[in-house]
Amino acid sequence: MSDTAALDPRVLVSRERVLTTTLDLLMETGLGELTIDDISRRSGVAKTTIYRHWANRSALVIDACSRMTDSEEAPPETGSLDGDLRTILTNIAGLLDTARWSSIVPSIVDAAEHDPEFADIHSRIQHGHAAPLRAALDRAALSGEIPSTTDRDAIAAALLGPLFYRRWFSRQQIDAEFVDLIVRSAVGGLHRDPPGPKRAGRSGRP
Amino acid sequence: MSDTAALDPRVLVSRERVLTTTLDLLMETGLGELTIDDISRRSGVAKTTIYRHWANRSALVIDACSRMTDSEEAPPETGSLDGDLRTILTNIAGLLDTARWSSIVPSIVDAAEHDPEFADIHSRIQHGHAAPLRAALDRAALSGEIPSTTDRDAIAAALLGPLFYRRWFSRQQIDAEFVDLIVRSAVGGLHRDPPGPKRAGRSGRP
DNA sequence: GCGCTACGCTACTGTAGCGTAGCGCAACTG
DNA sequence: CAGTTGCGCTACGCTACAGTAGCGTAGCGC
Repeated sequence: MSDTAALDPRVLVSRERVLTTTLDLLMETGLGELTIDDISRRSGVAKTTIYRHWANRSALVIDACSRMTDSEEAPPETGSLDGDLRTILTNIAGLLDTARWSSIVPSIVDAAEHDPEFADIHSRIQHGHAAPLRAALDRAALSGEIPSTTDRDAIAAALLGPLFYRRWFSRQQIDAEFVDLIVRSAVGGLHRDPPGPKRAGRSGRP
Repeated sequence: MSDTAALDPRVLVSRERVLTTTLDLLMETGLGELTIDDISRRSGVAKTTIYRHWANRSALVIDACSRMTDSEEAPPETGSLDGDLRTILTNIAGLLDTARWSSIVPSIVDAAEHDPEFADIHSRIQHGHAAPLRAALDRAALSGEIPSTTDRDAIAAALLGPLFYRRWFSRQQIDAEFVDLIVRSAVGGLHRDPPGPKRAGRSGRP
């Protein structure tokens, strides 16, 4: 948001070393155990130097977390909604298995529960993941493949939710068959019971 | 697991006060900010007394979190799978809105990522929520309402995942229509494309 | 009423982590 | 080749928190 004219390579190197180390430690130990002293030790950048670049611990953490969203990839276009969704979900499943952020996200979700600044970051990351999905659904709506009245937020939840659930809650493998089932379910739900007369009573609490 | 003969009411009162205060603070501030001093101040129980009952901070937190699973309710039996699922999900949606644990779970998920003891707790809570779902699905399998070859873990993920997603990720309202959509999708997925010949290639990374 | 047990209180030790100050050196800029 | 700027280092001050010790008291069971 501000990378103006700071050309001195020494600055760039220090910043980079500190930020990547921060994410590494965040992944290994979590937000609660993260300390500036550890970052300094591990990165080889002196603590004083860290404080020359960031006002306090919180600013550094927020800066580091914010950079996680920058690595967005171009959404695919396979020609059919099914194909698009399967590609996108398979991609996310891969990230959940390997990428750094999948270990860090829980810390952010937790922090977001109590701290509005982290709530912002969380929301940005969130939108980042949902974006390709939204794009694919929008395309399908335009082409008439799905009704334009479809609640696309709900569909996105029906697609991403199960993946996240497996990674952070039930901790089970996500394989191709699972992705397959999820896509079939979510998309299938659109073609039955279109938004006609409302279903019987059952209001409950929600 | 151990409530043997500790009859002295003073002990029970102290324990109770400390445990509920711990959960309250956990909800308000999160696991990272939780301190024994705060618990002592808020509960009115002296810090020394707390350490008479729990060996250290960690033991107390784990004890408190473990008690969250005790409040299980009897699963409903409406007669149809659809009805059962809708009831169960509506119930969980209500809890996500109001109950204490919905603010605490993120801390536990985060801790579980790095600490095996919390991973245990998390897994127990997890099973607690999935249990009524599993029961309903098992019943449906027995009665022939769904194929007995169904992957019930996957269906559970398809049902719970979207709810959790809305609470902790997209932070959107969970209303009756959403529950409706999720149930229709997940159950609908069963009636199409039964486990016959495997779908074409597409192995991806997972 | 009497012994026992749990409790509250004050005071304390030890440590970890945040953030700062000042010096001398090395690297970049022009 | 100067002047400047960023850096590493050592040494701090400060606060918050974990966990303990010992004393006097109040509630409990009998």
